[in-house]
Amino acid sequence: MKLNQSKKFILTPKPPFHFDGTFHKPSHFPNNLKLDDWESGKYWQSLRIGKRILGLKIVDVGTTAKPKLSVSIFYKGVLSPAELEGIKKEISWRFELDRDFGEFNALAKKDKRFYPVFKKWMGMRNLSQYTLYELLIIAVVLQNATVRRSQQMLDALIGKYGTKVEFDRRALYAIWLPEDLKVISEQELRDLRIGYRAKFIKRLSEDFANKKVDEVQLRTLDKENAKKELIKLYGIGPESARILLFEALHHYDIFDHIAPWQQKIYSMLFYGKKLVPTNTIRKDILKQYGKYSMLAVHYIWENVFWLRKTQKIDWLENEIRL
DNA sequence: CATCAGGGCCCTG
DNA sequence: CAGGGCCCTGAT
Repeated sequence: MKLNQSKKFILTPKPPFHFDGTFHKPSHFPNNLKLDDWESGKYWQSLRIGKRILGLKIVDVGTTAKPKLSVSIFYKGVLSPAELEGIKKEISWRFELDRDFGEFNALAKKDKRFYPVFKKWMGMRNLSQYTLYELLIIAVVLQNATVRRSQQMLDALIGKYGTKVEFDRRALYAIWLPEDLKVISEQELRDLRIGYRAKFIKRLSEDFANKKVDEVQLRTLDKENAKKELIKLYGIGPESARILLFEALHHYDIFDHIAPWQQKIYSMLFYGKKLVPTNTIRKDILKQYGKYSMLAVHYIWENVFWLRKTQKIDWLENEIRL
């Protein structure tokens, strides 16, 4: 699909805003059929708005203190002014352009140990690029699999059911719509070597297609209720719910579930030890960062993955199972 | 060659 | 609430 039309506008995030920290997460391992792309100061992704596939390009034209984003929307056919307004709102929601980080930054300032890290990434948002359905698919392929296998599964799915979109001289992919899988059998999904996850994806797609899940309404719920709703989804347990609560619904006061592989990394990051009990980690983090626990951990976590891009971190390499 | 755990979750007892 | 089973893959 070639998106040969475009409209451009400016958005001004609430300062501070950290462009590269927000639009590139080195801890996320990219698959081959890319959904998004980044280089310093520039970001591209396919964008699902309703049933429509658009191209999104965001260019940094401001500073951390005076942020300014030049946003281009690529499309085919016509794009009404009302639609464009909706898109602006959606972008603001997803990338939390209007969120006030004052309280969090004040908290960070009092943190003797990690203040340099918080300062370096001040204004960084968590990245919520996808619709709830798209992120669910990603969460499901992450389950009980190493990085490489997750990549394989996602590539297989996108290759078969995704859409290639071309805009701004780039080719990216967009994930299918839930109803697209109506005619696809579980066996057909299994043939992509995604194993028992085929059942999850099949049922999740049905539930979304049948409007049993309302993303807009989920965004209005408080953390506990949102979590309760997410866990009800077939194939979604505590860890997948945690990902969704943080990345899709922007809840920061979540730090109850710690997976074994995360425990190992947290142990080194926060204690310099091989393995600290999860209860200790949980208690210490909550005491230090309270309702911003997940966000604070996100800063420290991404920071070490940024470091990994330029230097070898032996202990981390051992914990990242490719 | 086999065995096994892994960026979890469902189901059963 | 504990524990077995699940699809596949790469590691051992």
